[in-house]
Amino acid sequence: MEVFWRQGYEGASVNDLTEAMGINKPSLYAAYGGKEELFRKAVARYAERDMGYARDAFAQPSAYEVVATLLRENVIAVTRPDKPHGCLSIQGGVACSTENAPVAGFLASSRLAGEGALADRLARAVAEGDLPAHADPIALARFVMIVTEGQAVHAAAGVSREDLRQAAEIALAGFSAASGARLPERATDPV
Amino acid sequence: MEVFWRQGYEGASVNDLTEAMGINKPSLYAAYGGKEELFRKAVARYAERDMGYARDAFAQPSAYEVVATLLRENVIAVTRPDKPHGCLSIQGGVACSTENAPVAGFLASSRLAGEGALADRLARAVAEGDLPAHADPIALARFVMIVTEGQAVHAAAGVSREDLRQAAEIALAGFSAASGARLPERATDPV
DNA sequence: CTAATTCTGTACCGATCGGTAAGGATTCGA
DNA sequence: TCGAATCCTTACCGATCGGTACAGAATTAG
Repeated sequence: MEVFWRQGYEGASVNDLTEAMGINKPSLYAAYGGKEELFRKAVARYAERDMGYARDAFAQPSAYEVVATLLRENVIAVTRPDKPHGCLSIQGGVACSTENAPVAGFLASSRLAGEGALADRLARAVAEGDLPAHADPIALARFVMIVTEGQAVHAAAGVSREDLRQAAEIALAGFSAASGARLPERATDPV
Repeated sequence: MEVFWRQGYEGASVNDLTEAMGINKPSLYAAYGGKEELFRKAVARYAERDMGYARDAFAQPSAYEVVATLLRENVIAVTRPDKPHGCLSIQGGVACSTENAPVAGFLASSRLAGEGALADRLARAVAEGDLPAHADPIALARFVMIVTEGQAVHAAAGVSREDLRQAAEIALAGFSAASGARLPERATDPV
């Protein structure tokens, strides 16, 4: 998983993978079927282990807290000192050769599925009166996901956690301004 | 340039490139020296041709208009119907094999250089009183660049221009809220 | 202690990678 | 019209790609 994370789908050779796994090539093929299947399993594991914060975020009581948790936890996730910086879903392959286009498409649709889930959560907030009726859950979810993706790209470039956190707070201000979200009682961290 | 843009540095084979250029492999090597040199020239050409809007944006009279132009033109640039969707600087390679790490590093530092230029422009706005003294040019520039990068990733996933435009307006609201920027006279486009 | 079985590791498959050497066609100056 | 210099193309280089055949080692069953 970390090899794919660090080097992308195409940049990770089967030799790199087997070396990191401590097994031989035939064992990899016996256990996983092939490089692409292994990648899909790695992405699934990544989603469960390294993006578990999304579940916690969605469970927050208010839309503001959902988004705040998402943005702040994302910053932490993409800058863990013991893991590759960035996000597997981005690093994995935003662009690749035509023969591996399905991999890029798979990652893209995974990300958009997450965006859809966030939009659903925000729509619920509108229905509950937590967000005003004029708020656009789909557009807001898109904005939030765009910020998380940008942060992943930035993190991969080596930008520090604290620097990304500042940007997350600005994004949160944008979410509040554009959504009219009710703010939680304790003050937020202004930049 | 477009082959690199669409397939990334590693995903674009020399065969793909020569085919698109209508020349033979030895001609490519005679003219450019190698794949990596060709890529760097492609990036330079891209910066000049497809990111020229940045110069126009920096020339805007107010910080708000600088950022608004940057965000809105970026949306247009990453969703041109006759070009690959996304941004060469991102697609080119956010992650790649260890042997091509210099390419990814080169792209990352190019992007951060753009961020630095924007920070300088915003610092000027603070000095001129266009932005309040408490505004943080570096953090604001980082936020704007993060949004443009996220939009490039989103565009590469096939999200439409109009959808990205909505997100840009939300980001702009965030910039205004966090910077305390004076708004231009004509009303902005609320989401 | 032997026989059947799993399992690991070596060695190899054709294809493609980035990059190049050498020959054939073409164009140019004289 | 001839010789020379410049292309352009074909063919190939070693290395590596993803993927596999096969033999020897370890394990288990009887």
